[in-house]
This record gives sequence, C-alpha cells and structure tokens, in this order.
Amino acid sequence: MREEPGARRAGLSREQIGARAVEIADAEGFDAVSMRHVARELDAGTMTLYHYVRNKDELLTLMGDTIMGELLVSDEELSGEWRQNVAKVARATRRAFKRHPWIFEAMGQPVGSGPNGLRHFEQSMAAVRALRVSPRDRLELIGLVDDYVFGFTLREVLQEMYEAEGDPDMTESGLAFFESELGSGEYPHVSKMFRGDIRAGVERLMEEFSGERSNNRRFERGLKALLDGFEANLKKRKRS
Amino acid sequence: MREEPGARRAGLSREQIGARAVEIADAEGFDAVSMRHVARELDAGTMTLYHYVRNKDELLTLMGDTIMGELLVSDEELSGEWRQNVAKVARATRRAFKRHPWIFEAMGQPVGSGPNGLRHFEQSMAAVRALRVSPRDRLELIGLVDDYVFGFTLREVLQEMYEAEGDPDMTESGLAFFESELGSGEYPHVSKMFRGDIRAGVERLMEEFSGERSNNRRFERGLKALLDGFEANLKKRKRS
DNA sequence: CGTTGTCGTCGTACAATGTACGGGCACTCT
DNA sequence: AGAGTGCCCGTACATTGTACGACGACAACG
Repeated sequence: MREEPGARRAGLSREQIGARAVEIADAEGFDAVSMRHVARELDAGTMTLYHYVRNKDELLTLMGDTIMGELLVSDEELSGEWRQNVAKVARATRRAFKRHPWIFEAMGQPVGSGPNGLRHFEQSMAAVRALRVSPRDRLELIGLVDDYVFGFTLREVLQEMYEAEGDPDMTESGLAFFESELGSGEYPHVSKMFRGDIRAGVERLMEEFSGERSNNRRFERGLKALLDGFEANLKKRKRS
Repeated sequence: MREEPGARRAGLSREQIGARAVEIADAEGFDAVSMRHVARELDAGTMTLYHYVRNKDELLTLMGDTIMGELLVSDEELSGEWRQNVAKVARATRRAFKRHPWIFEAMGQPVGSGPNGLRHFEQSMAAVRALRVSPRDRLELIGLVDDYVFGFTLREVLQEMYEAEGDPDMTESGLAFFESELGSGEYPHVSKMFRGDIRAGVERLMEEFSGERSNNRRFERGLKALLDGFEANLKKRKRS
C-alpha cells in the first residue's frame, strides 16, 4: 500500500536505490531488476526513480558501485608488507564478486569509477605504499592484480552458474557433444589427457577444477605466480 | 524483398546466423542485436530464427563461439617453445576480443564451451605440449593465462568504450568529481601521486595508461610476470 | 493570508522486444 | 494420389524502458 499521491516521503537516496536493486538481483537474479520492480520494492512509483537516476544504465552503475563498496578491507588489516596487503585486497575482491555473481552480466556499464571505486583505488595504493618503486610501477602492479582477480573470478562464477542451472539434461548433452567431438580425432592433445574412458576423464577433470577447495588453491597459486614474477622483474631491472 | 511465403531457400545455418549477428553487433552495437534485426538482415521472417536457436540466449552463445573461432592461431606459428606459443595464443585472444568489444556485454552466456571453444582449448594444450609437467599443471597454466588475458582485455575495452562515448561533458563532470573527491583529503595515497595540480596529474595518468603503445607494453609485461612466476614455482617444486 | 514557484511524485501512453501458437507451403516417401 | 515431414513466418501478447505532463506539498514573499 502506498501513501496518498503527491505525498512527501522521506526522500529516496541514490545509495538506497542501489542497495535495494542489489538485493533484488541477489535474491531473484539480474533479470528481475527492472525499473518497475525496484520502484515497487521501494514503495515508490516507477517514474519516481527517474528523479534519482538518468536511466536504467545509471541504476546499473549504482549497483556496481554498491558492490565496489563491499570489497574494501578495514585499514587495520593492512600491515607494512605489500605482498600480504595486495593478497588481502585481492581476496576481498574475489569474495565480493562471488557474493554478487550477476555483476558480470552488468558489464558494459562502467564499474569502478564511482566513489567506492575510488576508495578501492586508494586502498590498493595504500596496500603497496611500502614498495619502493615508481608510481607507474605501483599502478601497473595493482592494475595487474585487479585484472587477474577479475578474470579468474569471472570464469569461476560463470562455471558455477552453469553448474547451478542444474539442468542435468544440458549437462548430459554437453557431455555427449564433448565425447563425440573428442572421438573425431581432431583434438589429439586434449584426447591424450583422457586415456581411454573419455566420460570418466572429463568428469574427473570437471570435479578437480570446480570444487571450492581447488578453486581457492588455484587462485592463490596464480596470485603468487603473478607477484613472484612481478617482483623478480623489478629486481632484475634495478640491478641493471 | 523477400521471396514467396513458404518458399524453400538455401537453408540458414547456425554458423551463418551467428556470423550475421556478429556483424550487426560490430557495426551497430550490441543492443542492435534483436531477433527481428538479425532475421531481417538474413532476409528471413523473425520466427524462422527459432528453428535454429532455442531462444535469444542461444543466439548469443552462438555469437560467442563465432568469436572463439577468431582467436585460433595457425598451427605453423606454434613452435616447440611453450612460452612463445602461449604468448602467441594470448595475443590472438586479446586481438579477437578487442575486435568485438561487445563480447563483454554478452557475459552471462557461456562462452568457450562451443566447438570453437574446444578448438581453442586444444590449441592451448598443443601450445604447452613441450612443457614437461603434469596434466594438472598444464591445465592450471593455460587457465591462468586465459584468465589474465580476459581480465586485462575487459578493462581495456571498457576503458575504450568509456572514452569513445566522446561525451566531453561526461568526461568533464567525471574529472570535476575526481578533483573534488581528491580535495577532501580522504585519499592520501592517491593524492600523493598528484603533487599540486590534480587535473593535470589525472590527465597525464589517463594518457599514460590508455594509449595503445602503453597498453601493449603493460599487457606483455603482465604476461611475462605471470609466466616467469609460474616457471619459477615449477622449478622450486621440482627441486624439493 | 494569498500568490507564486519549485521540487518530488507518479499515472498514462507508446514503441520495442522476446517468444508462444498455429497454420501454410514445398518436398519426400509410400 | 495421399500422408507425412520439415521449414517458414504472420499474428498476438506480455513485458520492458522511458517521454510527457499533471498534481500536490512546501517555502518564500507580498
């Protein structure tokens, strides 16, 4: 039940709107985020939203910034060691994205240029403050890490969405497709991985690369590799 | 002009449909890809498409696989050195994604599980065939590289889209927002980068991090860091 | 107190989209 | 000739984003 038409209500705020939209997306999926739905959830008329956002794209941007707010780490957690700091921020980022997997369906809207994006940037800069290199190298490092985390988490989330669709028929037909293609002999290097029983091999591989434990380990190893390589190249350059 | 109703025409194929849809997205943007538009471009009735794809999502998946076909490298380019092979595949991937930036707006649909995705997988496996490690490590490596390339290119493409909107008003207001936020003193580490003139500093930084030359260099350095780190960790593990 | 203007609110209307449904034509096989 | 099969597509409908304009509440001012 809404109030009288024309009534003054405790005015909405952009943050509030963004937060509600995020809740809807979390609960009912990204496609459930329509202007009408968000407005209804806020006990407001649909068109009222348009006094706070220019259009739906801006609402999506708002949602993006809401999430950027979630990947902030409390300042006490940041010590003097840059590697641990970077790792902590990276983990928080992955966690936040995994909490809101639909974020990747909202790509195409700028994410990370809002206020909270700026805060994340500041935090990243703070994380590497003890690293004595040029500002450019600092930027390159945090960009690199962000890119890796983004790519990794995107794949992870898509894979989980795919599995969660729960359509065993789809899984079955996908597996059958895989099996028949593999049998064609066009994929020697892939086939070599599954000596003999293709189906069992694929299932083993899927399992090995999808469990949470396994994903965490791969995430950490990739991050370590990235940081190790970056550090090694730094030292090499300094020496010359 | 279409032919008579009911007329037999050289039947459409899924590949053909996907390719046309990709052309439309390239030329007029992702939002221009509607069932009606694609059908019209193929001189077919709208509903005809539904005999080749279950729904629009499947069309998007088709488009994704079309692009996956573009990031294949000719076999002769793959030598015996795994690092160079991996780098070549990575560059081809980045190039293909940059040719079709809208790909990132189509996320949420599985990309990479179609036939061409499988071919890319095979090619990646072929690229690292000379690396004498366990299959699991091989998989981890190519996954890592794909993730990095994905994340890097995504950021790159979004940034270019943002710049290309060409709305100087938006750029101006963004800059003003940045400037006022920076002035608030809440971002000490970021501010320290721009001693004095914030606006000039931001513009210099934007330029430094957006030119094609600069992006190429960052891409290569990130890739090198990733591979260096991975290789070093391999050796360390083997030694112990 | 009346007038005027501004601001937040929203109902209505419209164009565009995805797609369910059902019917129609050309062709193949019996 | 008749029956079946596989493309083909027009129509219809629900749902979406959003342009337009009206209406009420409040503040400022006379």
